[in-house]
Amino acid sequence: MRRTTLKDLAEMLQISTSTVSRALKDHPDISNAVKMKVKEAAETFNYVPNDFAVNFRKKSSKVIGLIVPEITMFFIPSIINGISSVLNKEGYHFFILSSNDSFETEKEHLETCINSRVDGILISLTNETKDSEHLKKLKEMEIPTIIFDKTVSQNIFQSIVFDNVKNAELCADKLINHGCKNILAIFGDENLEITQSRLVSFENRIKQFPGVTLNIIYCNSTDFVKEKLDIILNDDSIDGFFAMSDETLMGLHSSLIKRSLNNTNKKVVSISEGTLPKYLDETYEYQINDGYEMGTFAATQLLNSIKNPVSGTYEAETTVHHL
Amino acid sequence: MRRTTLKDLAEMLQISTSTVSRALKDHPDISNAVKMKVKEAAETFNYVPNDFAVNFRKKSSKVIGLIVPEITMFFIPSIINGISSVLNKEGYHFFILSSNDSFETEKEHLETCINSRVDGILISLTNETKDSEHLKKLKEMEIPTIIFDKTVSQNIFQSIVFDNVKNAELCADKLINHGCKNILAIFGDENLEITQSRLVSFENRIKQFPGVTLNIIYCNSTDFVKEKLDIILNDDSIDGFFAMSDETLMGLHSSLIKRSLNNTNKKVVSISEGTLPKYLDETYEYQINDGYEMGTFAATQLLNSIKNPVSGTYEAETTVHHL
DNA sequence: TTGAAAGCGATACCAA
DNA sequence: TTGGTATCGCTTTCAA
Repeated sequence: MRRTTLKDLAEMLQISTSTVSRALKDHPDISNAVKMKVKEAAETFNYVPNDFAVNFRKKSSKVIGLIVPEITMFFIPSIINGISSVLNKEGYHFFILSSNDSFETEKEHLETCINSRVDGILISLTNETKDSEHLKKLKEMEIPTIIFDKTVSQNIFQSIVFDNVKNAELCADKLINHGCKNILAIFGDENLEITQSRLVSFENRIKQFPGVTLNIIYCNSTDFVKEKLDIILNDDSIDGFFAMSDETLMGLHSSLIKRSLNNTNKKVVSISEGTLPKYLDETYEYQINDGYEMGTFAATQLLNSIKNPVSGTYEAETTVHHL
Repeated sequence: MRRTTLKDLAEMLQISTSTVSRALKDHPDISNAVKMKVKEAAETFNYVPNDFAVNFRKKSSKVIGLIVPEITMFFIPSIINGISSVLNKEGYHFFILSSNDSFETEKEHLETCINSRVDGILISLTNETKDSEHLKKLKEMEIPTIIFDKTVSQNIFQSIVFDNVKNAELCADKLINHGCKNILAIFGDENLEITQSRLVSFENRIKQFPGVTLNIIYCNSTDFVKEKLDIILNDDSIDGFFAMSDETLMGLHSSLIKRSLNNTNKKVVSISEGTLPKYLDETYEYQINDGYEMGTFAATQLLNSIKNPVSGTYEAETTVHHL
C-alpha cells in the first residue's frame, strides 16, 4: 500500500509541496487558513511523515550502533535499559550487534555501522581485541564513538569503565572487616585487563594484612568454577570468598549451596552488576557495577559528542571515565 | 567529513554515475576495463555505498522493530540472540523498544515503527494490553507483524507462544512421579493469560491424583514470593514446589536456601527460560521455554511474510504456533 | 556498452 | 505569504 506523501497532499489541495511541508510544522510564514486546510487533509488521508526520507535529506540517521562482545543476562539488560532511557527521549534508536566474542565479527559490525550511516557508536570490545587499530577508521570518518566497559589501554575515543581498583579493594576490606583469615578469590579469564586490574588491587589490599592467607583461582566459565570448587571446598578452613563477577559468583553460589555451606559463618563478597544478588543468599555482600548507570552515561556522552563534533584529537576525547 | 559518493567517482573518472553504479556491482553490461578502473578508484578513495540512500531508493529500510513489554534478564538476552542470528544473516537490523509495561508506551513505539518505515515488527504485548485494536493500523498499512510470547486471544497476526498447557502438565507429572503429596504452586500475576493457562492445566493435572494436596499462591514479584514463603515454609509438610517462571523460581530458591531447605527431599520443579537453572541447585527440575528458539522462529516467520506479502486476511496469517 | 534523466520523500533557499 | 526548484545518494528505465 502506498502511503500518503507530501506531494499527494499538495496535489489534492492544489498548492505546492513546500507550503504543505511548512504548514505541517507550523511555520510562521504560513497563513492559518492554509495551515488548517493542510492539517485537515493530512489527518483524513492518514499522512505520516517519512522519517526515513527526512533523515536522508538531513544526512542524519538518528540511529546509534551498539556493539557488544556478547549478549549476557547479567549486564546487557541493564545497559540496554540505560541506553534506551536517554536515546529514546532524544528521538534516537539503536541497533544491537553482538560480536559473539569474535574480533572478526566486531570488525564486520563496524563496517555495517559505517555503511548504514549511524550517527554514533557505542562499543564494548571483545576479549580477542588487543588494540584499537580497527577503530581508527571511525576517527577518520569522524563518527562519534564511545567505548564502554571492555576497553583496551590505548584510547582514541572517550571510554567509560567501572572503577575496578576501588571495587576490588572495597571487597577485600569487607572480608577483612568480617575477620576472614583464609580467603579464596575467584577470578575470570586471566588474560582480560578487567581481571588483571581487579586481581592486582585485591591482592595488594589483602597483602597489607599479614595474618591473612589468600588463594586465587581463575575460571573462565561458571561451570569451571563449580568444577574447581568441588575439590577446593574440601578445605573447610576457608572462611571468606571473593568473586570478581556475576559469572564467578553464580558458580560459587551453586557450589556452596550444594554442600550446604551457605548460611554458615563463611563470608561471600562479590563484584556484581546488581540485578541478580537479590535472588541469592541474603548474607552475601556486594560491590555494585551499575550497568544502567553505565548505559545512561555512555549514551549521554555520545549524544554530546554528536551535538558538539570536534575535529582533530582533543584531550577530552580520550578521557577515561571511572564509574 | 564528506564521504565519497558515486557522483564523486563518476566525475573523477569522467563517466556517468549509472556506469559507476553498475560497475561496482558487476553488472554484465559493463566492460571489464571500466569495472577495473571504477573498482580501483572506489578502493583508493575509500568509497562506501550509502545503505541509507540505497534503502531509501528501494523503499525498504532493512530494519525490524522489536517491541517488548520489559527488558528482563531471563528472557530478553536469549530472544535477542535468537532474533539476531536470523536477521543479521539476511542483512536486517532491529531496534529494541521497551514498553516498560505501559500500554501507552507500546502505542507510541508502534507509531515510531510506522514513522521510521520499518520493514516489519516483532511484538510482545504488555500486561496492560487487553486487545489488538491498536494493531489494526499495522494491518491496514500492510506492515508484516508477528506477535510472540505475550499475546491476546484475538489474533490479527501470526503469533508464537510457548505451549503452556503442555509444560505445566509435564511439571505436574514430575512432582507426582517423585511422590509428592503436598504441593505448593507459585504463580505470577493472576490477571495474565500466561498465568491462567498454566494454572488451569497444572491444577487439572494434579486433581487427577486424589491423594495429593495442592496449595496455590500468586506473587507478581520475586520479593513477594520471598515474603509469602517466609510464612508458608513454616509448614514443613510441603514436599513439592512448582514455580511457573524464572521470577517465581528465584524467589523460591532464595527462600529455600535461607532455611536450608534445599538439598532435602523436597522437590522443586519449574518452567524456566533455561539460562539460569544451571546456576541453581542441581536437584531442581525444569521444563524449558527456549527464548532463543522463539527468537529464531519469530524472526524467520517475519522474514517470510516480508518476502511473501499477502493482501487481505488469510488463515495462515492468524496462525498460533506453539513452541 | 554507456549515458541521460527520472524519481524515492522531504527540506530549504531564492524569488515572487 | 506562497511557489519553484535544487538537492540528499543511489537505482533503473529508456535511448543512444
